[in-house]
Amino acid sequence: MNDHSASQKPVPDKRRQILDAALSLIADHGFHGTGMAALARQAGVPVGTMYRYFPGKEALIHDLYREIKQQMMADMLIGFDTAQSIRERFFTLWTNLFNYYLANPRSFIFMEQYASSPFLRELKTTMWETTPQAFKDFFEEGYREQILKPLPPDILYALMTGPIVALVNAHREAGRPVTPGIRHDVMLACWDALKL
Amino acid sequence: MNDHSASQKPVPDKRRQILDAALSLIADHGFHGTGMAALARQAGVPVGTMYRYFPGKEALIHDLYREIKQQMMADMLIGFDTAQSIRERFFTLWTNLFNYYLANPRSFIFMEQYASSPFLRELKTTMWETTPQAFKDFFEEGYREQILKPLPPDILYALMTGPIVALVNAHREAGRPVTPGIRHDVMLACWDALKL
DNA sequence: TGAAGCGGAATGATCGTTCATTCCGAAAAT
DNA sequence: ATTTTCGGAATGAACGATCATTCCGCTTCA
Repeated sequence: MNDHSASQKPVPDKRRQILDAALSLIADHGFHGTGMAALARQAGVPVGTMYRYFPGKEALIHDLYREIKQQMMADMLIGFDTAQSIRERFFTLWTNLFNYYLANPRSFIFMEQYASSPFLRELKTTMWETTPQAFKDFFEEGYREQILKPLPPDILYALMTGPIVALVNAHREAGRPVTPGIRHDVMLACWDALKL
Repeated sequence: MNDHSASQKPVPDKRRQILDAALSLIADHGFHGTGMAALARQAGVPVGTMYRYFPGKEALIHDLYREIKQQMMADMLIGFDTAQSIRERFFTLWTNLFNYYLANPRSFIFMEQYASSPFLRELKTTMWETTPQAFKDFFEEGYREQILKPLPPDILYALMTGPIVALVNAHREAGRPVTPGIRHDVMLACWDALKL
């Protein structure tokens, strides 16, 4: 074995393969359209093995959700700088989220399904409740400085993200790409909705 | 049978019972969480009978979708008057849609699930494509009169409805009611997003 | 009495999950 | 150094439950 970087465990990324396969299959066929057998086949692991990495199907889906949400929030904060103006920071957040959805369509589809599925309602928390503190601080600062409308932060969040989701959805279904011009116009329109 | 208006088919409203039961169960447990057996029990009809009214489960769901969408569009156009200003007509459409979602939470949940489900992707059309002509005329008129932003009508539609969906979702999940004050503020914010 | 349609048990497929068994590398023993 | 023992990870056939759908005995009306 010429793997000089072998660190601790022999099998490193079966968990990764399973989660990747799950994202792919679920985006294409839905939660219930994805059986554990098909999932195992796609991941290249035997059925029983999956139960060594996850307690069951539901837990697997919840883990996948947490992972994607974390990545999404991290991507959203790329280049976010509290030294910038509220307006500039808004543009950063908005563009990052939009780009994330466009670059990760399967994640987008998965999150939409997860959000609207009563399948596992009990464990769910709203997207807003699990949002990093940076977001809440951002909205509150904008409110204090009288730049953003004096609305609750989760309302501002809805005004900011709602059109993104609707837009990506519409254009994903219609198959028409979102041009940079349209993207910029919609971002400005969202800013008009938020700003005083 | 004293039903003198029986036109073509013998049984009048078993179809209604089935569709109502389907809406109720699907909103609570999802497409796949709703078995045909449970559906029959809730509707008060035997299993086999449902197959006399619908070719199968998928067709049933599609019919339910078409019915709800039709009702939703009809409700949205209540009080819509082309004699009013663009701004007034926007308020009418926005408020009607919001009220529809609040008054019919199960329909809202169903539509959200349907929209984000790959379950029956092939037959689906975007909400916008099946929107009444009145909507398109409205947006185009607003554009011609330089009151609305010069964006494609489906983009304006996304800007108008996106925050509604996000808001209803957030408050449905959080259990907090949407106050009339908030509703009004969000409507004005959406108007800011659309208007020039 | 004959035809029509209702009803629910039966059906085969598929679901998520389990568990007895195999496998393999390291520790122990010689 | 070589063999034996051993423990946990890997595996997939088997399982009971449940799925959507079918089909035929039975009721119901003409």
